[in-house]
Order: sequence, then C-alpha cells, then structure tokens
Amino acid sequence: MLPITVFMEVVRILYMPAGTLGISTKKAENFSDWYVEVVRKGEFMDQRTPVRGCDVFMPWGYAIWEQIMHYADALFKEHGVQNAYFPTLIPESLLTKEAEHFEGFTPEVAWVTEAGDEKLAERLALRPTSETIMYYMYSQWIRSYRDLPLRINQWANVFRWETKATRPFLRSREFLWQEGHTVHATLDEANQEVLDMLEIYRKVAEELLALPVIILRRTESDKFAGAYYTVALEAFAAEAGRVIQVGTVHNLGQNFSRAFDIKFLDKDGDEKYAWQTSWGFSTRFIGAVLAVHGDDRGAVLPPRVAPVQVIVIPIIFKGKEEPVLKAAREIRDKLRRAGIRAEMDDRDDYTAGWKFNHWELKGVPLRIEVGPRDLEKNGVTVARRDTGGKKFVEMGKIVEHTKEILGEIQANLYERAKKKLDESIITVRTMDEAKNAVENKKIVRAFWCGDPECERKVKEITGGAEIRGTKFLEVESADGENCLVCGKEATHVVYIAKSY
RNA sequence: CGGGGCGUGGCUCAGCCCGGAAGAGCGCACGGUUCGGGUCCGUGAGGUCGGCGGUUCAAAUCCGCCCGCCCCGACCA
Repeated sequence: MLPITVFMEVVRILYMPAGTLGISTKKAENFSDWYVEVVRKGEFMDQRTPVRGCDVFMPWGYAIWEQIMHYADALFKEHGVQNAYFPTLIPESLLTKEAEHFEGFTPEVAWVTEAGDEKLAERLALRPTSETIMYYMYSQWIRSYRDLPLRINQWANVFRWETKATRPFLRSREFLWQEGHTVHATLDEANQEVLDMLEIYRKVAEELLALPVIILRRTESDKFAGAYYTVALEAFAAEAGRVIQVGTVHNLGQNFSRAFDIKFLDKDGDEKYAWQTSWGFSTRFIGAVLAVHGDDRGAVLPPRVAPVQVIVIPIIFKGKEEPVLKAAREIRDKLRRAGIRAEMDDRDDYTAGWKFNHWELKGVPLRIEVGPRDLEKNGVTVARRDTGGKKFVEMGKIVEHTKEILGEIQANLYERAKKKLDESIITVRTMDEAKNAVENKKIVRAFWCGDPECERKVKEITGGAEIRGTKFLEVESADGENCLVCGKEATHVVYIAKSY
C-alpha cells in the first residue's frame, strides 16, 4: 500500500510540468517566490492592478478576512468595544498636531491636493492611521469621567505609500485593518487595557489562526510614532527566517490627549487629560497564515479560519454518476447541518485529480472523496491537508469523524509552528554569534545595555536584523550579563530578528 | 537616490547577437474522449512586441530618450 502510494507520488512529480501547475518553487529553497506563487495560484490576491501596492483581495482571500473579522469582532464587543466609522480624509493641520506622530508617518502619506478643477486650500491625507481624526472628535465628545472608558473600533482601509517593493498581504500601499482607540481616566486603566487587548489579539493569532506568537515590547526607537510604549505580537516564518508583526497595541499615555485637548472632569472635581490606547491588526494576518502554515503544495488553512473546511469531491465515472453525486450532496448537506463549512465540487469539466490539486492550492483542510469504490464499502475516503494522510471512513461516522479531524488539524498546525518557533530562538552573547544565527534564519535572544547606538550597530552588523524588543508579559532578567555590542552591563533581554 | 537585470497574447517564456510574413507551452472557447492525483485528441479566438523618436527599401531585432517592473545597496510605521 505505502510503496505504491510513494511510487505514484514520484511519478506525479516527475511528470508535472514545471511552472504551470501546482507550486513550482519549494518553500525551503526560495521562500519569496514560493510565497508569491501560493498567493496567486491559491487565488488569494491579484496584484495585476493599475496602481502598484493597491491590490485586489480576491473572494478566497477576502473570505478569510471575513472569518477573522467575525471572530475578533465578537471578542471586541464582549470587551465593551463599539464599532464606528471615521472619514478617510484627514486635513494636514490635524495630522501634524502630534509632532512625533506626524514625523513618523509623513514619509509615507498619500495626499489629495485637488478636487475637480480646484486646488484645495489645504491638502488632505489619505489616512495612514486614524488617531488624529478620531481624537479630534473625541475631544468634542468627552467631558466627564462618566464618559469613560470610551472604546471605539473601526474596520477600515488605510494607505501607506511605501517606496519599497510590495509583498501581497505583508506589505502593500493600501490594506484593510481594524483600529481600536480607547480613552481612560487613569494610566492604570490604560495599562490594563493594553493587557486585555494583547490577550484578545493572542487569541486571534493562536486560537483562530494557529499562529504562535512572541509578545514583545518595542524599543524606544521602534515604538509607534507618538506612543508612550508599544507592544507587538510577532509570528515567525521559519523558512524565511523572518518575524512578521501581526498585531500591535500602544499605550499612548497622554501624548495625544494633550495634543488634541481630550480633557475630562474627574470625580474629584479636577480637570484631567485622558489616558489612551490604540491597537490594530491588519490583513497581514492572512499573509502570516500563508507564510507559516503553507507547504510545497500551496496554502494550508487552519480549519477555524478556512472559508471552506471540507470539500466534497464526487469521483464521477461514466454511467455511474447518479449514486455518487447523490451521496456527495447528502454528505455535504449533513456536514452543513452539523455547522461545518462544507462545499461540493461537482463540476464535470475537471477531473478528480485536477480538483484535488486545486483545493490543496487553496488550503482547504479536509477533502472527502466519494467514488464508486467507496460507496461499495458504504463509506468515503477522507484526506487531510496538513499531513496528506488518507483514511476510509464509514458513512455513518462522517460527521463525527470530520469534527474530530478538523480539531486535530487545528491543533497540529499550531503545535508544528510552535515547535519551529521555539527551536528557532537562540541565545547568544556575542555579535559574531548573533550575525551567524541571523544568517541561519534564527531569532536571536541576547542581552543589551539599552543604548540606541548599540541598537543601531546590531542592524548594521547583522545586515538588517533589528532589536524587536523585550518580552512583555514575562520578565526576563539580564542580571550578570553584558551587552552583546559594547560589553557593558546589560539591562534588557532582547529578541533580534529580520522582519517583514 | 546609486549599481545591475528585464519589458513579446491572461501566465511562463523563445525569437534580438547576425533586420526580411509575430512563435511555443499553459490557460481560454468549441467538439469529442476521459474522470480514484493536474486525461487525451482535434478545431479556434486572442498580441499597438512598454512608449516616443531616429537609422533603413524594410525594425520585436540596430541607435537615442523616456516610462514601468525586478534584484542588490541607502532610507523606513
């Protein structure tokens, strides 16, 4: 049984024309090419648009975003967050109000300068983020401590006019995201909000998307422009040796409330500036899912986020169509009634083998093959995407079995990625070791004195890797250790990696 | 912004050096055949050869300028 399967697989690969069908690049050999191919052949995104970096989220890619929105939105609302929508256009005078914020964003802001024949009196920015427009409104809404906490989220598009080459989902000029903006009476509350949001983001990453993350507090030089401090969640594309920031939570302190005059009358009768947080994740999450879980056959979607969890494929033989189609339809319907997102591919212009490959490219977690041979034995063949394993399942146990396997796949994808992440973190004490580890696609764990000059040297010496920050939820001690750059007493345990 | 490479049907590319009727594979349409890992056969549609200018009887091919894209550097929420 096994040797025949292996033999067939070898034959299949040998005769597969290069570059036309399936994924022609190996993930481990050329990650960048592999990634772009997965995105395109899986029909997640189309970059052949008239404006570079403003790409199309195709139905299959957008459906994943819908799943993410659905899941996260429920958690937000449970936490007391309300959705609203603010304008896309932000006048320059508003964007410049918080100096550090503006300086950070100005290199990548796209501007509207004309309308009809008229040149605008003031140019308008296509929002790169919405702190300024939202806080302009907040200052008009907030008067008393009774108005707090205020928690508003918006699902929106934003523009960041990157000069650098774009990568589908991971870096583009227009993308979709959610941005939450909260206002609190005290710093303690704002700090607690940061913790609460990190936990929600962790759930989205780890529990929905099966993406293990490291949660790091950004260095001063790397924090959000205008923030008091920034914490980010990093996923890890092992084959690329790069971390992917999939979510970020900022404690804004009072920087924006002072710039935008967000004041409230507190219980004690004193007028005070508010404490704020903002947090966001974007469609980059989708890129991280593809990059982390995908394999040499295409995308591998975690069941909880897969738009289609089970694809039922009837194996049609001439003259025997009816029983097979009928059984396939019944199985699909039964799965749907059990709350499973199931579809049937009964197109008669594609062969079964073609469909297997097609749905594997798209990353559907489970495939159920219904053919005459299966029906004779009163069952179906079930193939899982993560391991490639096939199994015969009796007709009466399909729903139960499907539920079980989908759960196993979800867990397996997380465990697999978690193992790769953990094994990739290497503690080093010298720059030579750090450089070497980065070149070997590792995440460096090292000790640092806190000097920005040493931070700059890390990037220079490693050829682009940066200090991504220190662990936020757990304290790691640097006692007795020395800075990997200057050798002085270390004060931080930091993580260093190349990133997307 | 500096260095290198590339622009030819939807996709991947050949043709260019050495000027002489725009090609292949895949995809697409139609007909048949097949369907348990990208079936096979036939017919067909589809291209301002990135743009402008020059040389020439004749330019995808040679020359100049411009535009776009990719890679390597510098910069970067």
